[in-house]
Amino acid sequence: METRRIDPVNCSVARALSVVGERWSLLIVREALDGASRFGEFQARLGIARNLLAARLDTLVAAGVMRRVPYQEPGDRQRFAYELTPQGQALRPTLVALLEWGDTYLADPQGPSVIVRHRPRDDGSPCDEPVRVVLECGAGHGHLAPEDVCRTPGPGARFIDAS
Amino acid sequence: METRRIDPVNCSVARALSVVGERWSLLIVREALDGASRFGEFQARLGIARNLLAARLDTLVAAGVMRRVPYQEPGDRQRFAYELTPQGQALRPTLVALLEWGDTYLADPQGPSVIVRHRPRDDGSPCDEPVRVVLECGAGHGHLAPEDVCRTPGPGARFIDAS
DNA sequence: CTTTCTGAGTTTACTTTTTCAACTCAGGTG
DNA sequence: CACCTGAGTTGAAAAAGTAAACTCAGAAAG
Repeated sequence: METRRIDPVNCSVARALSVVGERWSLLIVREALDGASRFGEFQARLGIARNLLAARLDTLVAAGVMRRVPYQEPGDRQRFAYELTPQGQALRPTLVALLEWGDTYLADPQGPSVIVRHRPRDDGSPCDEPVRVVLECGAGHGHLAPEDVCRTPGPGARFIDAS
Repeated sequence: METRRIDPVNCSVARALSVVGERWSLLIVREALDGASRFGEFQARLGIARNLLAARLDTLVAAGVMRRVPYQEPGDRQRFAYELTPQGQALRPTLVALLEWGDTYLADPQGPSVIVRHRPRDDGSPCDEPVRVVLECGAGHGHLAPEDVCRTPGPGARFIDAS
C-alpha cells in the first residue's frame, strides 16, 4: 500500500528557514525590530563575529529582509545602515511567537525580560496591554489550541510516495 | 549621556533559539507535528544525516521538547519513538508564523504547498477554514500590525549601559 | 544454533561554518 | 602628515555538518 504525503522539502517553512534559519539571522532581525541599524550596533548588542555579521547582513539584504541605506553623521563621511523592509518587519509575529514560547518554558526565574505591548498611539487609545500571538481561523474562531489545527495540501503541493 | 537598554542576551528569544535555533531542529519539530515519530521517518523525510538527527533528537529530548517513548511492532523487538511534549506542541504557533511568512514572501509560484486549517471536530463544527497567526493585545484589540507593538522591560530584565 | 535481516543508531573521514584576532580602508581631525 | 573611527576583510583555528560505512540487538529463516 502506498500513501502520498506532502513533500516536506517543498514547504514554506523550509524556505523561510533557508533565509532566516541560520544562526544569528533571527537575532539580527530582532535587534533591528528593536531599533538597531548600524553595523557596530548589531555587533555590540549581539557579540557576533564581524565577518559573520557582514555575511548575514548581506544574506538578509539579498533576501529582501533588510535594506542598505546611506546615512551621514555631521562631521563624518557617508556610511551605510541596515533597516528592515516590510518583508523583514513581517517577521515580527514569528519573533513574538518565539518570545512567548521562550517566556513560557525557558524563562528567567525572575520572569520575562521583555514584554511586548500594544504601542500607545499618540492620536488614539494609549492601550499598552501585553500582546499575545494567537491562532485564529478564517471563520473567526479565535484562540485555537495547537491541536485544533491540521495541515492540508495547498495549490503548490508536491507529493512523495511512501510505502 | 548614557542610555540603558534591555540586555539583548538575557532574552527569551535568544534562549528559545538556543534550544530550537540549530539547523534542522525546527524542521524536526515540524515533521513531528505532522505525525513523524520514528528515527527513520525523520531521516527519510528530511534527508538529514543520521548522526546529526540522533544528536538533534537528544538535544530536543534534553530540552523537554520531545520525549522518547518505547514501542514494539508485532514480530519485532522494542524500539523507541520520539514524540512532542506539550512544550514541543507549543511551538506550533511559531511554525505557523514562519509558514505564513514563507508563503507570503517566498512561496512557490503555484502557491503555498501547505495550508493550515481549523481541524474539523467530530463532535462539533467541521470548520476547516485556513488558520492565521495574529498579534492580539490583552485588551482585545486583535489583528495588530507589526508596527503597532513595542518592547518594554519585563520583571526579569537586565540592563546594559551604552554611551 | 548459526546466519541473515532490520531499524536505530555510531564511527570515521571529509567539508563547510563559525569564531577570534589582526589587518585594511576611507574619510575627518589635530 | 600622523592618528582616530566605523565598517568591514582576511586568515588560521575550532566547531559543526555531511556521507557512508560500520555496529548492535533482537526476530526469523534455515
